[in-house]
Amino acid sequence: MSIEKIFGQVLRKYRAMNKLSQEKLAQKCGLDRSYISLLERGLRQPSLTTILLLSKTLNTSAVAFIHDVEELLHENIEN
Amino acid sequence: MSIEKIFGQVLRKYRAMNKLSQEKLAQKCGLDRSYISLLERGLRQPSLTTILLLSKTLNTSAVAFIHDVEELLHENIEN
DNA sequence: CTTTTTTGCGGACTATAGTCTGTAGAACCG
DNA sequence: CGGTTCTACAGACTATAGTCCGCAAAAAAG
Repeated sequence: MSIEKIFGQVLRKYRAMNKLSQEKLAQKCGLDRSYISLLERGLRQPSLTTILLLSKTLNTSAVAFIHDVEELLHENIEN
Repeated sequence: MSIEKIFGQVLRKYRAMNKLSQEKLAQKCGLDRSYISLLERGLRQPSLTTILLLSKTLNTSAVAFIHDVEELLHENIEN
């Protein structure tokens, strides 16, 4: 599983925990709705500021976010 | 202080801990030396895969890396 | 001081992050 | 069933991540 897809899964999880639609999340953090969709489907990877922005908007820390990403990454043998 | 500058400081810190020159780090992780320089000076921000790549090459985790970034970020009041 | 290593910085370039607009279909609700 | 909300997806676009080359200056070493 690629880094992009893993990040997408984690993003989708946190968005669900906040009970937000892609649209709502987009307007809450100032990103584009279609871009959120691309991220969740693993077709784009975020920059550092986007990671910080999303984690803050989803009421968590970037550390928690990245922790989940690394965890899934290590489960899937490949780095 | 901007996110870019903060990341640059953290990168430089971990590179120093590993006693690597920008050149050595660049060839070790497959990035360009001038790009490492741009990152450390806060003139570029990395993508998620670059963060994972750099932290792995510098014998740490992305979580530790991001933890340091968020810590410095919160010290400087602004988000 | 001289040599060597390291870093800053320039310009030009390619790849990709992120935007904008719109449409079709899936999923939920009356 | 019809209306509403949500998501996938497409194309075209702008901004920026990341590369490549080379050179000058700073810093470290001898």
